[in-house]
Amino acid sequence: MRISELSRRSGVSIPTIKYYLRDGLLPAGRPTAANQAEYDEDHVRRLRLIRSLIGVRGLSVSATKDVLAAVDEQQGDVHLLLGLVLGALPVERSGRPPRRDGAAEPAGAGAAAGDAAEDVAALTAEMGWKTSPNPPAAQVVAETLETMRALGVDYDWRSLVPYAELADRAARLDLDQLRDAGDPLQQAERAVLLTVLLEPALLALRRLAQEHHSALRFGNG
Amino acid sequence: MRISELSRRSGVSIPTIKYYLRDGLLPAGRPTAANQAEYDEDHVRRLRLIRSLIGVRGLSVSATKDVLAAVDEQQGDVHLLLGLVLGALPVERSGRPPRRDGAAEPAGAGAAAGDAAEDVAALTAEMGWKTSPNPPAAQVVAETLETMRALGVDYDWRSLVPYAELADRAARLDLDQLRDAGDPLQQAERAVLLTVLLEPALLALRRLAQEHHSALRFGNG
DNA sequence: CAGGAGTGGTGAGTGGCACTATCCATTGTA
DNA sequence: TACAATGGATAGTGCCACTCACCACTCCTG
Repeated sequence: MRISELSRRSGVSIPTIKYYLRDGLLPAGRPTAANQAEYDEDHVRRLRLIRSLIGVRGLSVSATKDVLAAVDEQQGDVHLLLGLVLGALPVERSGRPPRRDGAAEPAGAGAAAGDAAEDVAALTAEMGWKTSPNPPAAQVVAETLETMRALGVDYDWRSLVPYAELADRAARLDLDQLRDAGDPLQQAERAVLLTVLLEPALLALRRLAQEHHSALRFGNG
Repeated sequence: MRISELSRRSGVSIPTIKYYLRDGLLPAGRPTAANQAEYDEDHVRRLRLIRSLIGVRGLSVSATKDVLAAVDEQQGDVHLLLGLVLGALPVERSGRPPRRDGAAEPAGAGAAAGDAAEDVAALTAEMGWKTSPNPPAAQVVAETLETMRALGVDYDWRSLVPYAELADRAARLDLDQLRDAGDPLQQAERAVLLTVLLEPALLALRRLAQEHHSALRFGNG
């Protein structure tokens, strides 16, 4: 098929497809002439996957590119694939520059960062989690603890243990679903979907539950 | 204090503080002259809260403004506050324009959207969750289900029940921590922190657990 | 086999966002 | 009284995810 059919089938506009091609998100079609190329079903699948990662999950184009590269390169080894995918993901949203001016962090953030990192180490030890040396995710947790404390909330790693247990169960659920899949490429895609695409849905479920329990406890009408 | 001390105490540059003042994120100081105003501790606290929501959680400035407005207006009623806060939150990241061109959604998304919405209704019924009529969070779940199916993963609401149970427990943990707080303003702030700021940390915990369990199951070195 | 629609490739343009820089008259301060 | 600092305002910056315009070419219909 050619680009207009690819656009129709995927719901992505032609200029956007061209943009993804240019940026290396989508592999080029098989050229049939100087200005003609042939696309196939794989391109449609890939394009839908791209739109899901960017549109539903909100990944940046460059993070999406990294994730897709991991899918392509590590279709066989799920563990390696997940490592690459988790490494490619931004921790909050697309890379935010830490600080350009010389202003100090909220009074002693350096020391607090060290403390928080130790807290996270204690938490992962408590959970028995073995991870790569310095995962970005650990830094997110540390930063959150730090922020909580800077804002006057008395919070340490022990407060997070119950959440960590829930996270542990969620992760096991995730991996349980990676068993039955077809070819390696499809399994790799499924791994990405289950770990990456599910994230907003999980937060949304928590919000629904919060609304429900908040009504139970504090509701007055 | 004046703006330079506010900047030093909060770690936010003076131009940025001015920008927040202009945008209504930060209330104006008490004016003492035509070009002089007095800021206090509340401004420092508010500024740190703003930086946490924008910098750690990644909220947009306008979403942050809405959340802060909810905090200010509904300090007394936690349930009402949470409702406003959850309503003000973006579902994935800052508001993304749905679609500008006339291209169709990936073939039959309209019907799929209806199906997915019914799925979410079934899920919330199963969980016994009572929520407001059409919460944005429910739409996120529906959209995720829809996307999964469009990508060929066999996924329905039953697959989400175990996750919903985890979310239910997480929400109860959240609300348990809203008991002991000082004045209403501090309690409102804590509610925001526990629900909003914790989100990236919870996802990060899941990623750490995923890495651990992935190594257990698929690791080979 | 003419001619218009469609194609790929590329460079430049758009709009939104979160700041950031510059200016100004005025004011506190040494 | 010199001089840095202040508040307020306008304009500019950098980034990002597209989107537009143009071009030489090719396909396809009549």
